[in-house]
Amino acid sequence: MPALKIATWNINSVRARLDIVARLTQEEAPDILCLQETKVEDGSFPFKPLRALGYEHIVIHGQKMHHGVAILSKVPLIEEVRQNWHDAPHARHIGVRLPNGWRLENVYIPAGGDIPDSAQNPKFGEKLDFLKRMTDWSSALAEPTIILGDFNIAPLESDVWSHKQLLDVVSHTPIEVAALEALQASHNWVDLGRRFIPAPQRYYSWWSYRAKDWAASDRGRRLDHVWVSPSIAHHARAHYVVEQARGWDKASDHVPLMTTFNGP
DNA sequence: ATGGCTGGTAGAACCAGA
Repeated sequence: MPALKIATWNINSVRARLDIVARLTQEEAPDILCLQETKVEDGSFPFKPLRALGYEHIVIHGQKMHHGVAILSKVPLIEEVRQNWHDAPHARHIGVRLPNGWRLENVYIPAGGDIPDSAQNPKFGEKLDFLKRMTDWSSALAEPTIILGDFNIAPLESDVWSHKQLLDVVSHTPIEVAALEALQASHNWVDLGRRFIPAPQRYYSWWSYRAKDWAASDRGRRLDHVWVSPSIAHHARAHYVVEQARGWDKASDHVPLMTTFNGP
């Protein structure tokens, strides 16, 4: 199998981002593009303009208004699976098998609301419950797998612009980091982001819309991740952040992560 | 100065994101 270039990107509405999705595919030419927060129910998904970009194989798991994930691919996608790790029926996962036999799992973990306390903020508990169910699922995995997406947790000190100021901010609290570490340990997942851009190097994938100048203030967080099974980690050839996409017209608040694999 | 914005949907002095 030839090299495979895979992008992951939380695009904050697929219909609002068709122009910059086209731009990414022109500039980076991923073979596979995994999207999160498509914010569209399946019957209204914009298949036509995305197929026109060369992505003939598309699988989606969407719902009205919120969440939603999709995989756009130039190579065939087989054995589509939709998991739900949330209490409510949320469209936050879609997985497929790639032609080389690997699984590819595209996930959008809940943000978790504002207050990092399950008693005051049910969304925080739902996020932790989601991670627990994912961990149970992950513990039973036996196949070579790529798992990626918006995990909504920045685990390392160098994954955020200020470790001290974000310790009690949802996405960087110790309890979430511990839950993410348990998930990672359940399959010995290899964090490709930090294999290619080792800590303590700066590595962000998200910047708030509310900053006056996102690049000047640079208050970023690494919320998006690409993990792989240990057995296939040696196939990863490159991984980088398309940071300039945060400055494109009508940008998402997340930027794409690109990972290239050699064939097995 | 971590909400200062943004998108979807309703038709809001809305909700959600993180």
